[in-house]
Amino acid sequence: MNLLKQSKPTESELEILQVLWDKKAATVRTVHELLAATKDCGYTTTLKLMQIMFEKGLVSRDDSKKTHIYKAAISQEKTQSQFLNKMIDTLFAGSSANLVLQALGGHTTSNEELEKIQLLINQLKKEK
Amino acid sequence: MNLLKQSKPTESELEILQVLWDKKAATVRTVHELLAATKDCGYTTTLKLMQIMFEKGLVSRDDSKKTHIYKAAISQEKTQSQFLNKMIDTLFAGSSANLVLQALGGHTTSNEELEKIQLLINQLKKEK
DNA sequence: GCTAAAATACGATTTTTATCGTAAATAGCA
DNA sequence: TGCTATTTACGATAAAAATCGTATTTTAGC
Repeated sequence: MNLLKQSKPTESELEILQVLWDKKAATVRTVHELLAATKDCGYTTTLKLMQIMFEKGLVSRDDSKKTHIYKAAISQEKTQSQFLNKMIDTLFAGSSANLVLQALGGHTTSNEELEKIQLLINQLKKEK
Repeated sequence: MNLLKQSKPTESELEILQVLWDKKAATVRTVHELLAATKDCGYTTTLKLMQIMFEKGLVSRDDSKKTHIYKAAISQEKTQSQFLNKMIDTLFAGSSANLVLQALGGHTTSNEELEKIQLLINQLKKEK
Protein backbone atom coordinates (compact mmCIF):
# COMPACT_ATOMS: atom_id res chain seq x y z
CA MET A 1 0.00 0.00 0.00
CA ASN A 2 1.27 3.40 -0.93
CA LEU A 3 1.23 5.72 2.05
CA LEU A 4 2.39 8.82 0.24
CA LYS A 5 0.23 9.21 -2.80
CA GLN A 6 -3.45 8.55 -2.46
CA SER A 7 -4.84 6.60 -5.37
CA LYS A 8 -7.31 8.39 -7.54
CA PRO A 9 -10.84 7.23 -6.79
CA THR A 10 -12.83 5.76 -9.64
CA GLU A 11 -16.21 7.03 -10.76
CA SER A 12 -18.09 4.61 -8.50
CA GLU A 13 -15.82 5.31 -5.60
CA LEU A 14 -16.51 9.01 -5.95
CA GLU A 15 -20.22 8.39 -5.71
CA ILE A 16 -19.68 6.63 -2.43
CA LEU A 17 -17.29 9.26 -1.12
CA GLN A 18 -19.85 11.93 -1.90
CA VAL A 19 -22.31 10.27 0.44
CA LEU A 20 -19.69 9.88 3.14
CA TRP A 21 -18.57 13.49 2.88
CA ASP A 22 -22.15 14.57 3.17
CA LYS A 23 -23.17 12.29 6.03
CA LYS A 24 -19.82 12.32 7.83
CA ALA A 25 -20.35 8.62 8.61
CA ALA A 26 -22.61 5.94 7.24
CA THR A 27 -23.26 2.23 7.01
CA VAL A 28 -23.11 0.27 3.79
CA ARG A 29 -26.89 0.05 3.87
CA THR A 30 -27.29 3.82 4.09
CA VAL A 31 -24.85 4.43 1.28
CA HIS A 32 -26.44 1.76 -0.84
CA GLU A 33 -29.95 3.04 -0.30
CA LEU A 34 -28.92 6.49 -1.48
CA LEU A 35 -27.02 5.25 -4.51
CA ALA A 36 -29.82 2.91 -5.49
CA ALA A 37 -32.03 5.94 -5.99
CA THR A 38 -30.17 6.92 -9.12
CA LYS A 39 -28.31 3.76 -9.97
CA ASP A 40 -29.31 0.17 -10.34
CA CYS A 41 -27.09 -2.30 -8.56
CA GLY A 42 -27.20 -4.84 -5.76
CA TYR A 43 -26.35 -4.39 -2.12
CA THR A 44 -23.32 -6.64 -2.26
CA THR A 45 -21.90 -4.57 -5.06
CA THR A 46 -21.86 -1.48 -2.89
CA LEU A 47 -20.51 -3.52 -0.02
CA LYS A 48 -17.70 -4.93 -2.12
CA LEU A 49 -16.78 -1.51 -3.45
CA MET A 50 -16.58 -0.10 0.04
CA GLN A 51 -14.46 -3.03 1.18
CA ILE A 52 -12.06 -2.42 -1.66
CA MET A 53 -11.98 1.27 -0.82
CA PHE A 54 -11.10 0.32 2.72
CA GLU A 55 -8.17 -1.77 1.48
CA LYS A 56 -7.04 1.14 -0.66
CA GLY A 57 -7.27 3.50 2.29
CA LEU A 58 -9.95 5.67 0.74
CA VAL A 59 -12.28 5.08 3.66
CA SER A 60 -11.89 4.11 7.28
CA ARG A 61 -14.32 2.08 9.32
CA ASP A 62 -15.33 1.22 12.80
CA ASP A 63 -15.90 -2.52 12.92
CA SER A 64 -16.31 -2.87 16.64
CA LYS A 65 -19.99 -3.52 16.11
CA LYS A 66 -21.51 -5.98 13.75
CA THR A 67 -22.62 -3.23 11.41
CA HIS A 68 -19.55 -1.33 10.32
CA ILE A 69 -19.54 2.43 10.21
CA TYR A 70 -17.64 3.99 7.37
CA LYS A 71 -16.05 7.41 7.01
CA ALA A 72 -14.18 9.02 4.16
CA ALA A 73 -10.45 8.79 4.74
CA ILE A 74 -9.52 11.42 2.19
CA SER A 75 -10.71 14.98 2.29
CA GLN A 76 -13.14 16.39 -0.18
CA GLU A 77 -10.93 19.43 -0.77
CA LYS A 78 -7.87 17.37 -1.57
CA THR A 79 -9.84 15.16 -3.90
CA GLN A 80 -11.39 18.13 -5.58
CA SER A 81 -8.06 19.73 -6.31
CA GLN A 82 -6.63 16.42 -7.42
CA PHE A 83 -9.27 16.08 -10.11
CA LEU A 84 -9.30 19.76 -10.88
CA ASN A 85 -5.58 19.87 -11.54
CA LYS A 86 -5.72 16.79 -13.69
CA MET A 87 -8.54 18.32 -15.64
CA ILE A 88 -6.87 21.68 -16.09
CA ASP A 89 -3.83 19.88 -17.44
CA THR A 90 -5.46 17.45 -19.81
CA LEU A 91 -8.46 19.41 -20.94
CA PHE A 92 -7.78 23.11 -20.51
CA ALA A 93 -4.21 23.39 -21.69
CA GLY A 94 -2.98 24.08 -18.18
CA SER A 95 -4.99 27.28 -17.81
CA SER A 96 -7.25 27.44 -14.80
CA ALA A 97 -8.77 30.62 -16.17
CA ASN A 98 -10.00 28.74 -19.21
CA LEU A 99 -11.73 26.32 -16.93
CA VAL A 100 -13.24 29.05 -14.81
CA LEU A 101 -14.59 30.91 -17.81
CA GLN A 102 -16.20 27.78 -19.16
CA ALA A 103 -17.63 26.84 -15.79
CA LEU A 104 -19.18 30.25 -15.17
CA GLY A 105 -20.44 30.52 -18.70
CA GLY A 106 -22.13 27.15 -18.82
CA HIS A 107 -23.72 27.08 -15.39
CA THR A 108 -26.03 29.58 -13.79
CA THR A 109 -24.45 31.09 -10.74
CA SER A 110 -26.14 33.22 -8.12
CA ASN A 111 -25.11 36.82 -7.50
CA GLU A 112 -24.02 35.92 -4.04
CA GLU A 113 -21.65 33.34 -5.36
CA LEU A 114 -20.37 35.64 -8.07
CA GLU A 115 -19.49 38.15 -5.40
CA LYS A 116 -17.62 35.56 -3.43
CA ILE A 117 -15.55 34.89 -6.52
CA GLN A 118 -14.91 38.60 -7.08
CA LEU A 119 -13.72 38.90 -3.55
CA LEU A 120 -11.22 36.13 -4.07
CA ILE A 121 -10.00 37.64 -7.31
CA ASN A 122 -9.40 41.00 -5.70
CA GLN A 123 -7.48 39.30 -2.98
CA LEU A 124 -5.36 37.36 -5.45
CA LYS A 125 -4.58 40.51 -7.40
CA LYS A 126 -3.45 42.31 -4.26
CA GLU A 127 -1.08 39.53 -3.38
CA LYS A 128 1.04 40.16 -6.47
CA MET B 1 -23.49 2.71 -32.11
CA ASN B 2 -25.23 5.56 -30.36
CA LEU B 3 -25.65 8.51 -32.66
CA LEU B 4 -27.25 10.85 -30.17
CA LYS B 5 -25.13 10.81 -27.09
CA GLN B 6 -21.40 10.90 -27.54
CA SER B 7 -19.64 8.47 -25.28
CA LYS B 8 -17.38 9.97 -22.67
CA PRO B 9 -13.76 9.60 -23.71
CA THR B 10 -11.49 7.64 -21.41
CA GLU B 11 -8.28 9.02 -19.93
CA SER B 12 -6.15 7.66 -22.76
CA GLU B 13 -8.59 8.83 -25.35
CA LEU B 14 -8.43 12.32 -23.93
CA GLU B 15 -4.66 12.35 -24.32
CA ILE B 16 -5.07 11.54 -27.97
CA LEU B 17 -7.84 14.07 -28.48
CA GLN B 18 -5.66 16.73 -26.94
CA VAL B 19 -3.06 16.19 -29.62
CA LEU B 20 -5.67 16.24 -32.36
CA TRP B 21 -7.29 19.40 -31.05
CA ASP B 22 -3.91 21.03 -30.99
CA LYS B 23 -2.67 19.85 -34.39
CA LYS B 24 -6.06 19.90 -36.12
CA ALA B 25 -5.02 16.72 -37.96
CA ALA B 26 -2.34 14.10 -37.40
CA THR B 27 -1.18 10.61 -38.26
CA VAL B 28 -0.94 7.82 -35.75
CA ARG B 29 2.81 8.20 -35.85
CA THR B 30 2.67 11.88 -34.93
CA VAL B 31 0.25 11.30 -32.10
CA HIS B 32 2.27 8.41 -30.80
CA GLU B 33 5.55 10.29 -30.93
CA LEU B 34 4.07 13.06 -28.79
CA LEU B 35 2.47 10.74 -26.28
CA ALA B 36 5.62 8.66 -26.01
CA ALA B 37 7.37 11.71 -24.62
CA THR B 38 5.49 11.46 -21.36
CA LYS B 39 4.13 7.95 -21.49
CA ASP B 40 5.68 4.60 -22.19
CA CYS B 41 3.77 2.44 -24.62
CA GLY B 42 4.15 0.84 -28.01
CA TYR B 43 3.13 2.20 -31.37
CA THR B 44 0.46 -0.41 -31.94
CA THR B 45 -1.18 0.55 -28.68
CA THR B 46 -1.71 4.08 -29.87
CA LEU B 47 -2.85 2.76 -33.22
CA LYS B 48 -5.37 0.44 -31.66
CA LEU B 49 -6.74 3.14 -29.40
CA MET B 50 -7.23 5.44 -32.35
CA GLN B 51 -8.94 2.70 -34.32
CA ILE B 52 -11.33 2.11 -31.44
CA MET B 53 -11.94 5.84 -31.16
CA PHE B 54 -12.80 5.82 -34.85
CA GLU B 55 -15.35 3.07 -34.29
CA LYS B 56 -16.83 5.04 -31.41
CA GLY B 57 -17.03 8.17 -33.54
CA LEU B 58 -14.64 10.15 -31.39
CA VAL B 59 -12.33 10.78 -34.33
CA SER B 60 -12.70 10.84 -38.08
CA ARG B 61 -10.08 9.84 -40.60
CA ASP B 62 -9.04 10.20 -44.17
CA ASP B 63 -7.93 6.77 -45.36
CA SER B 64 -7.60 7.57 -49.04
CA LYS B 65 -3.83 7.31 -48.66
CA LYS B 66 -1.96 4.46 -47.08
CA THR B 67 -1.15 6.58 -44.04
CA HIS B 68 -4.43 7.63 -42.49
CA ILE B 69 -4.96 11.18 -41.30
CA TYR B 70 -7.00 11.57 -38.14
CA LYS B 71 -9.05 14.48 -36.84
CA ALA B 72 -11.04 14.93 -33.65
CA ALA B 73 -14.73 14.36 -34.30
CA ILE B 74 -15.91 15.98 -31.08
CA SER B 75 -15.23 19.56 -30.12
CA GLN B 76 -12.95 20.52 -27.30
CA GLU B 77 -15.55 22.90 -25.88
CA LYS B 78 -18.26 20.30 -25.78
CA THR B 79 -15.95 17.80 -24.16
CA GLN B 80 -14.77 20.34 -21.64
CA SER B 81 -18.28 21.18 -20.52
CA GLN B 82 -19.22 17.52 -20.48
CA PHE B 83 -16.49 16.79 -17.96
CA LEU B 84 -16.95 20.03 -16.12
CA ASN B 85 -20.65 19.43 -15.53
CA LYS B 86 -20.03 15.90 -14.40
CA MET B 87 -17.42 17.16 -12.01
CA ILE B 88 -19.53 19.96 -10.62
CA ASP B 89 -22.26 17.43 -9.95
CA THR B 90 -20.25 14.64 -8.41
CA LEU B 91 -17.53 16.57 -6.66
CA PHE B 92 -18.73 20.09 -5.96
CA ALA B 93 -22.29 19.47 -4.82
CA GLY B 94 -23.65 21.05 -7.98
CA SER B 95 -22.11 24.45 -7.30
CA SER B 96 -19.96 25.84 -10.07
CA ALA B 97 -18.83 28.63 -7.76
CA ASN B 98 -17.31 26.08 -5.43
CA LEU B 99 -15.32 24.73 -8.29
CA VAL B 100 -14.21 28.15 -9.43
CA LEU B 101 -13.05 29.14 -5.97
CA GLN B 102 -11.02 25.98 -5.65
CA ALA B 103 -9.55 26.32 -9.11
CA LEU B 104 -8.46 29.91 -8.57
CA GLY B 105 -7.18 29.20 -5.11
CA GLY B 106 -5.08 26.21 -6.01
CA HIS B 107 -3.55 27.36 -9.25
CA THR B 108 -1.58 30.48 -9.93
CA THR B 109 -3.39 32.67 -12.39
CA SER B 110 -2.01 35.72 -14.16
CA ASN B 111 -3.49 39.17 -13.63
CA GLU B 112 -4.50 39.26 -17.22
CA GLU B 113 -6.55 36.12 -16.83
CA LEU B 114 -8.05 37.30 -13.57
CA GLU B 115 -9.26 40.40 -15.32
CA LYS B 116 -10.84 38.36 -18.06
CA ILE B 117 -12.77 36.52 -15.40
CA GLN B 118 -13.83 39.74 -13.70
CA LEU B 119 -15.13 40.97 -16.99
CA LEU B 120 -17.25 37.90 -17.40
CA ILE B 121 -18.58 38.15 -13.88
CA ASN B 122 -19.63 41.77 -14.35
CA GLN B 123 -21.38 40.77 -17.51
CA LEU B 124 -23.20 37.92 -15.79
CA LYS B 125 -24.31 40.21 -12.96
CA LYS B 126 -25.71 42.72 -15.40
CA GLU B 127 -27.77 40.08 -17.14
CA LYS B 128 -29.87 39.48 -14.06
C1' DG C 1 -29.02 -21.23 24.17
C1' DC C 2 -31.60 -20.98 19.55
C1' DT C 3 -33.23 -18.89 15.67
C1' DA C 4 -33.98 -15.52 12.16
C1' DA C 5 -32.77 -11.31 10.08
C1' DA C 6 -29.20 -8.62 8.54
C1' DA C 7 -24.49 -7.94 7.88
C1' DT C 8 -19.84 -9.17 6.21
C1' DA C 9 -16.48 -12.15 3.66
C1' DC C 10 -15.06 -14.27 -0.29
C1' DG C 11 -14.57 -15.79 -4.73
C1' DA C 12 -16.11 -15.95 -9.45
C1' DT C 13 -17.54 -13.63 -13.39
C1' DT C 14 -18.40 -9.84 -16.53
C1' DT C 15 -17.27 -5.56 -18.53
C1' DT C 16 -14.31 -2.03 -19.80
C1' DT C 17 -9.88 -0.33 -20.90
C1' DA C 18 -5.17 -0.80 -22.25
C1' DT C 19 -1.41 -3.28 -24.33
C1' DC C 20 1.05 -5.71 -27.71
C1' DG C 21 2.59 -9.42 -31.14
C1' DT C 22 2.10 -10.92 -35.64
C1' DA C 23 0.28 -10.93 -40.24
C1' DA C 24 -1.13 -8.60 -44.29
C1' DA C 25 -1.15 -4.57 -47.20
C1' DT C 26 0.99 -0.61 -49.34
C1' DA C 27 4.01 2.36 -51.52
C1' DG C 28 8.57 4.26 -52.59
C1' DC C 29 12.63 3.10 -54.95
C1' DA C 30 16.81 0.39 -56.26
C1' DT D 1 9.84 -6.00 -60.96
C1' DG D 2 10.98 -7.13 -56.50
C1' DC D 3 12.79 -5.52 -51.88
C1' DT D 4 12.18 -3.01 -47.81
C1' DA D 5 10.20 0.48 -44.82
C1' DT D 6 6.21 1.69 -42.80
C1' DT D 7 1.60 1.21 -41.97
C1' DT D 8 -2.85 -0.86 -40.89
C1' DA D 9 -5.66 -4.93 -39.43
C1' DC D 10 -6.71 -8.30 -36.27
C1' DG D 11 -6.87 -11.06 -32.45
C1' DA D 12 -5.22 -12.34 -28.03
C1' DT D 13 -4.10 -11.11 -23.55
C1' DA D 14 -3.53 -8.37 -19.42
C1' DA D 15 -5.15 -5.17 -16.09
C1' DA D 16 -8.57 -2.55 -13.87
C1' DA D 17 -13.23 -1.89 -12.42
C1' DA D 18 -17.80 -3.38 -11.39
C1' DT D 19 -21.20 -6.84 -10.34
C1' DC D 20 -23.24 -10.50 -7.93
C1' DG D 21 -24.16 -15.21 -5.71
C1' DT D 22 -23.34 -17.87 -1.90
C1' DA D 23 -21.38 -18.91 2.52
C1' DT D 24 -20.36 -17.42 6.96
C1' DT D 25 -20.75 -14.48 10.91
C1' DT D 26 -23.12 -11.71 14.20
C1' DT D 27 -26.52 -10.30 17.41
C1' DA D 28 -31.04 -9.03 19.03
C1' DG D 29 -35.08 -11.10 20.69
C1' DC D 30 -37.46 -14.99 22.09
